[in-house]
Amino acid sequence: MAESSSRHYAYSRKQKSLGLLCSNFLSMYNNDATEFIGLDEAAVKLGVERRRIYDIVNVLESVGVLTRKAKNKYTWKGFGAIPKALQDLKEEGFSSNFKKLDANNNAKISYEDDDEDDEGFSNPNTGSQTETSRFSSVLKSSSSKVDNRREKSLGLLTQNFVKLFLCSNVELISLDEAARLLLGDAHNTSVMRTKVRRLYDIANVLSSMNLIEKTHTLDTRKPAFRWLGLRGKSEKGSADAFVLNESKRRMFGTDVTNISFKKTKVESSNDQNSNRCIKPQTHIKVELLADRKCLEDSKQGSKSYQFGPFAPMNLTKIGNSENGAKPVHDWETLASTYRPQYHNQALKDLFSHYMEAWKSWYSEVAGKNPIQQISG
DNA sequence: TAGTCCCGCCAGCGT
DNA sequence: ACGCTGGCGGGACTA
Repeated sequence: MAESSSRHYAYSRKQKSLGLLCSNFLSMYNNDATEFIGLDEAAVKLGVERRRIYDIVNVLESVGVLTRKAKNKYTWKGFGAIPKALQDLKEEGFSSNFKKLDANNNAKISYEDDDEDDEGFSNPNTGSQTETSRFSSVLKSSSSKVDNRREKSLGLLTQNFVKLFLCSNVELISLDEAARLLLGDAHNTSVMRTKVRRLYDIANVLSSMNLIEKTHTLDTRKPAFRWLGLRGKSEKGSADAFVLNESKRRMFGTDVTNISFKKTKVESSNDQNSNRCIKPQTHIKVELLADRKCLEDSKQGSKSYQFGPFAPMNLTKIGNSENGAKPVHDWETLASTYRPQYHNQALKDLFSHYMEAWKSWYSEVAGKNPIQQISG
C-alpha cells in the first residue's frame, strides 16, 4: 500500500487500481471524525489526480456514503447512510417498474406498466426521491442536454446497476449482461463497450466497499458479480456473506439455479468465522431477510444493523434479542414482495426451495406451523 | 474559467 | 495470441 520509499518500482497497474484507491479513500475517511472531504485534499493525500477522486466519489455518493456540498467539498455520511440510500433505490426501482430481470433468458428491464415480455425499453433512469442523490430527476422522457449528460453519469449508472440487484433477486450478473440490461435495445458494440467500461469502474468501487463481490458463473466460469449488500458490511467484512453462500450450497447443492450459487471453497485458514458449523437453515433465513431487514432499518448505521432473529452466530445481535427463535412476523410481506419478482421458472423454483426449507426447519425447531404462526 | 466527468484508446494482465 | 480489465488523460460540458 503505502510504499514510502522513493525507490523506483516497475509500473504496476494493480497498485493504481480504482478499487485500491477507493479502499484507501475509505480507510482514510471512514471514521467518526470525518465531516467534510475536500477533493483536492483527498487527491493530494492519496497521491492521485482529482479525476480519479471524482470516479470514487460519484459512486460513493450514489449509495449515500457522501453528499456533494459545494464544489470541491463533500459531506461525509458514512456507511450508516447506505441502508437508507438502498431503500430509496429499491422503492424507486419498484415504483417505476424497474423490473424484469431475467438473467437466464433474454434479460430486459422494462419500465412499462404492463408486465409482459415486450422488448419495449424505455430509459432506465428514474426520478429519485433521495436527497442523498444528485442523480435524481432524470425523468423517463428526459431529452435536455443536461439530462442527457446526467443520464450517462457514473452515479446514475451506479444506481441503476445496484437496482439490478435490489429489484430482481438475481444473484450473479456479469458486466456485459448488466450493460445489456441497462441499455435495453440500444446496444451497438461501441455503446456496449463504453457502458461495460464504466461498469468496471463501478464494480471496483462497490467491491472495495464489499457491497458486491467478484466471482464467476458456475456454468461458463464467466466473471460476474454477486450482490452482498449489507451482509458484507459487518465489522468482520464479508465473512458473513461467505457463510450465507456456503450454507445455501450445502442446503441445495449447486444446481438449484444456474445463475446463483458459487461453488464455495471451504475456507482458508485465516477465516475461521466462516468455518463455523452452523445450521445451514439458519442462514437461509438470514438470506431471505437480510435485504428486507436492512432496508427497513433505514436509519440504522452499518454498525447497528439489525439482522432478523436468525442472525449469523458471528454477528452480535442488537436489540430485540430476548428469545432467539422468534418467527418472522412479516411472512406475508416477505412472500408478496419476493414472489412477484420472479419472472422465470428457475427463480420461482428457488423461492419455493427456500420456503420449503425454511418451513420444515421451522416446524422442526419450533414445532409450529410457520404460516399460521406468522399470519396469526 | 475552474470544476466536473464522459469517453474510449490502448496497454497490462491472466489464460 | 487473445480477450478481459482498467489506467489514463483529452476534451466536452457545467456552474
